[in-house]
Amino acid sequence: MVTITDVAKAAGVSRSTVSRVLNNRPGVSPETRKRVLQAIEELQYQPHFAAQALKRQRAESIAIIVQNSFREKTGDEPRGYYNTEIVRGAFNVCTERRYTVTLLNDEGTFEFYASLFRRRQFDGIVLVHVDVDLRLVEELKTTGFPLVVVGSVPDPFVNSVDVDNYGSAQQVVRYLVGQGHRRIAIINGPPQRLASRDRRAGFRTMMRQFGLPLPEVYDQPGDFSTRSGYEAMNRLLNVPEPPTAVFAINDRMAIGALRAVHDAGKQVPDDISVVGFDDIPVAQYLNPPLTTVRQPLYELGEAAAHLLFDILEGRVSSPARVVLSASLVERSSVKPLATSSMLSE
Amino acid sequence: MVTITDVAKAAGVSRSTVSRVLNNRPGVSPETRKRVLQAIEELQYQPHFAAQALKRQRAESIAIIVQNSFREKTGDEPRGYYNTEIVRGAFNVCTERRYTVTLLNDEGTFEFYASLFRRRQFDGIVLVHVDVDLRLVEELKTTGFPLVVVGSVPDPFVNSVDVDNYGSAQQVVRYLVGQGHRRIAIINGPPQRLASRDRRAGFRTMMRQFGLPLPEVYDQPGDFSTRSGYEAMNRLLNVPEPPTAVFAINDRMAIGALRAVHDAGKQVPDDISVVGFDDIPVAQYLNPPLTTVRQPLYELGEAAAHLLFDILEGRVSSPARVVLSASLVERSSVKPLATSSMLSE
DNA sequence: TTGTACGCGTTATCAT
DNA sequence: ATGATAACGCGTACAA
Repeated sequence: MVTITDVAKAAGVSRSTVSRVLNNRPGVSPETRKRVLQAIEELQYQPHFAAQALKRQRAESIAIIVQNSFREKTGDEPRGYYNTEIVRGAFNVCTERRYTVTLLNDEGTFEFYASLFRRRQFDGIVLVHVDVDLRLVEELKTTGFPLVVVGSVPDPFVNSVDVDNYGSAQQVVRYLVGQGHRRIAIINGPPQRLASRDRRAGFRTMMRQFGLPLPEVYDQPGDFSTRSGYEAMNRLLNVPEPPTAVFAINDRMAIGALRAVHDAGKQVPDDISVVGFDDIPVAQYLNPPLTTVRQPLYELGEAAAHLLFDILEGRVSSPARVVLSASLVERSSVKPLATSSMLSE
Repeated sequence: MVTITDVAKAAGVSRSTVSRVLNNRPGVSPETRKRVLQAIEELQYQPHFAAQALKRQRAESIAIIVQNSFREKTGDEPRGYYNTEIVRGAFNVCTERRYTVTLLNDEGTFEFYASLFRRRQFDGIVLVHVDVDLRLVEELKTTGFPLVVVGSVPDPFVNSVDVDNYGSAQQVVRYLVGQGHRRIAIINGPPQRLASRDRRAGFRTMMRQFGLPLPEVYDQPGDFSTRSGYEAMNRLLNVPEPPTAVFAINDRMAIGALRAVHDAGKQVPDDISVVGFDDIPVAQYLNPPLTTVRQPLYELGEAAAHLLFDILEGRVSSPARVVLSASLVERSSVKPLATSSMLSE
């Protein structure tokens, strides 16, 4: 294999000079630099990564942990989509910096992760927390690995990158009210998930700010599955005074809700409006195309990688929390109400 | 960070002795070994991976290239499933040997892959070739990377691990004939794919061995998509003398075929039998549950990793080709024909 | 059985 | 502007 010494010989200089050229450091005359570059090109030289890592005390490599990436999923959880978009974002940022990215699944033991750290195999970890067991987060924290979590973690001492669930839910209410709706219901996610709680809280705060009612029957439980959305919507349709708009806090439940309305012989948005959350790929192909909140997945991945680099390079002090805002994507599942002057009522 | 020297000090021995213990080499007294192990345990020592890689001249890490792992797919290609199963198999074998696995996508340039090799970042590559561009295989070959391809590659000089497409297709014919079928049609895949050609060839050879007819209308083109299976089956249903059984050389086309039969107001398997290939997860939930050939995806991944290690460690000389046999999974989409004594006719 | 010394390929420090 | 040298942490040939 070709080493820096071979290049030095070919260019008639010392190894130090070659190294200087490689890392574009000053102190090399233009002519020598040129000769060295030519030798590098001719010999197709590339520095040995292990030698660099040893010398620099950096692996120039990070790991991304995604949930169950290697295991077949049951149910309708399209986790793959979330993961790939986030990974892609982080991957591109890392590649730009010539960092290597290794995908790990979330099934490793504490010992496994700890040993990766002690072996200096990776400089840091990005954990994609869709609904990863929170214990994993805590374990990882104790390994000492520089860690960034993508998603909502209650622990304020871990670095995280998250979408603004609270604010986005508020935005949904503002939008629906702007369209003339007053009787707005919500289909919630699992309460143990922080993201669920935040979306619900944002919704309720804004509803209160508008002075709108929050009857208990309008506050439906759900578990993020299509089925639970279907069932929740069925319950809502049977309420004496049904809502005119329903906010399902994820798209899969919104899909279930759409189906329930259809099965009840009614129309979305004519009889009832529906808003989702996520903007999963099929959202635009639904009937009707779903108005929803777009999660900036790719950008979350990018932000996670940036935050990790900031931490590694001391530009930011842990714990840090980055929140990305989401945007409402208006499609056709919400109908403006004629009496839109409700605000002045 | 804790190094081998720290351990040596703690145990009151030299670094060489610690190293010997680490790599379980002979020449260490039981008591010393014990002391050393204890020190390792106490200090939570793990060898520095870069130092080891540099010394051993091995990265102890391999890369797996899968197609478009980071990009959303269009159409109904469930590539993710193939990939994850194969990756899982390879991953587990590698982890057992304490090798690290890095996932790469197939969008890298030649220069990118070549540089990984020159930097000694990975010891070898497994390329999951579902329908990867064959040029990538050729490019990778010229980088000098030890390479194993999972799938059917025409180039006899690349190491590969593949399912026995030819033999499996023969098995299907044998099975159908055993069930009393004589008029058997095939729905093919894209002819540029070696796997398609092999399955078709196996089918035809065995049909000829049984002395069964191979009319041209029984030899339908397809492109592996559900839609093409639907269309092919429609054509077959309109033949003056339709087949009693149809072999779709992948499951998605079989699904299309099932649907076509249903839409024509007929029944599978009462009016016509259908056999698929792959055993994708939904196959068992179809109506009727699909009789199909199970591709040993997980085992293919394992075999690929094993082959790669065999090559790296000189136990096998390139080019090597490993063929795994597939098994027929009998479910309910094939009906035994009453006149099953055809063999003695 | 155990220890000493060198080298893997690179980079940083110190001379020149 | 350039070169000699040491050091990163580990493994191994050789000496003791």
